Amino acid sequence: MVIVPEGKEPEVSPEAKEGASPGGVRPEPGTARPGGRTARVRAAVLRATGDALVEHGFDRLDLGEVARRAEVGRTTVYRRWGTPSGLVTDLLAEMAESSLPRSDTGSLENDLRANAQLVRSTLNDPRQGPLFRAVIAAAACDPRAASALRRFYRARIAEWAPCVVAAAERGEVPADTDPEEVVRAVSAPLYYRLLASGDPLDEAAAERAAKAALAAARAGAYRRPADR
Amino acid sequence: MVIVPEGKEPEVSPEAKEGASPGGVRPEPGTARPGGRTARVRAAVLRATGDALVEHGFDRLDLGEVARRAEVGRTTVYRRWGTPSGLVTDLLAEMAESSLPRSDTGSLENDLRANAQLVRSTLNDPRQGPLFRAVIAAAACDPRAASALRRFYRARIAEWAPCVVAAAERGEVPADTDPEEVVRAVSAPLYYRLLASGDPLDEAAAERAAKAALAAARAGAYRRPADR
DNA sequence: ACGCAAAGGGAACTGGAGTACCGTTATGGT
DNA sequence: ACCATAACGGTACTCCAGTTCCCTTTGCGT
Repeated sequence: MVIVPEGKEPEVSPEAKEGASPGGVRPEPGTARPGGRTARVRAAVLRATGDALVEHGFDRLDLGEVARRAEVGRTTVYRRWGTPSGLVTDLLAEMAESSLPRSDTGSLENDLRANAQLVRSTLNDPRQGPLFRAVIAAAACDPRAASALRRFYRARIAEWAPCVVAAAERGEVPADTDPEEVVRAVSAPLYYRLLASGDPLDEAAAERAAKAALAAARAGAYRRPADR
Repeated sequence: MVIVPEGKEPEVSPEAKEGASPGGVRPEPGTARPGGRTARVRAAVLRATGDALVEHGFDRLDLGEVARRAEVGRTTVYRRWGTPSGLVTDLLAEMAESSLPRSDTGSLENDLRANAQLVRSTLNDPRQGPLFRAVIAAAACDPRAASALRRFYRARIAEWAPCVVAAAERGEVPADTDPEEVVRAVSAPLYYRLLASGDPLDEAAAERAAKAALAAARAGAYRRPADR
């Protein structure tokens, strides 16, 4: 994952933690002055969060340790992020910014294979693998993290969907194929292995995932419903 | 999930938390006298664990609360299970016992559709859905929970694999098709929706999953490699 | 039945997670 | 350049999760 060093990305979640404080809609800290120090603190904290997630996993994520690693006041971390889920949610918002460029080989089969191998090598990466596991664990616990994760994958999928659109134009798959569904179909079995079955994520598994998605797409399994 | 009321299933994990206690290999509590009270306590605690997971999710699982709900001493829960992950690991061991009967309609398409609908309705169930999310979160955090989850899915998949074997014998799919891979292919996109994409798990999604797995299987995407 | 030891449970203790308070720094608008 | 205040950060406090200690209950072998 690419850490954006500065940048003024939108802050964590628009809706604050609901407070019955009358009339006062306390704006999330970090929104009014997102520049300079605030941005530096955020970058350091998110980097430390990633490191801690990789080392201990989501359930052992300790805000105090994050503060120490980020060389930032403990109070700051509690105030701005509050909980482990809060940290992960913000980390996911940042991760959604970075996007890996898709390949474009001119054949759907090769594009899907490239995508499958990219997912595979990401999940096998000694840093990214544990990080993704942790992030998914967080999303399975906290609804805010879940919607942040959803946004992240939406961006990733949208990046690759054009491959399928082009393939449909070339006639490789039915014209009314849902492009995003095809891309998701490539990832799904690999994530299933990572999280549920525990089978190894080898190259053969990736090839299989791509091949299966392609075959199903050709057979029309991902055609859009007749749209009422 | 069916709660087995008594029964002498093997206890949590064989290897204890490594202790440097010289010579003394402390056997896990609950192994020497698995009957009577011990079993009752376990049943009550696991039921309470499930309830708590459904209500708050894995990250808010509190051992003290579990003890209270199970009407069991707090000390007991800490001694026998120690951590949230420990509880979930044992819960998964119990869940692996219960198995839902597969259908057998005589056509692979209908069998896979039945399986997909079963998975869908399980994940949509107001109790099972949150429970599965929580259990997967735990498995993404703790290696012991992960291997317990793997065992759970291995049992589930093995239950349904015969459908594919029979279909191969009938010639519906290539003879060297890996039956378990086909069954996993049905589940994978549904779990992907639950955890990553967040798209609704409706009947159309289940039908699509079954249809895609069938098409890919027919096309030979799940054939076993030539076996060296 | 009997008794030993395994498992459970009550109560007191403690370290650290999370919070409150308030002084300090430095951002962003004028 | 100036300053109102957003955001940071140190310190002290609180409270409860997790542990320890020890007594009670009860499973299970004989």
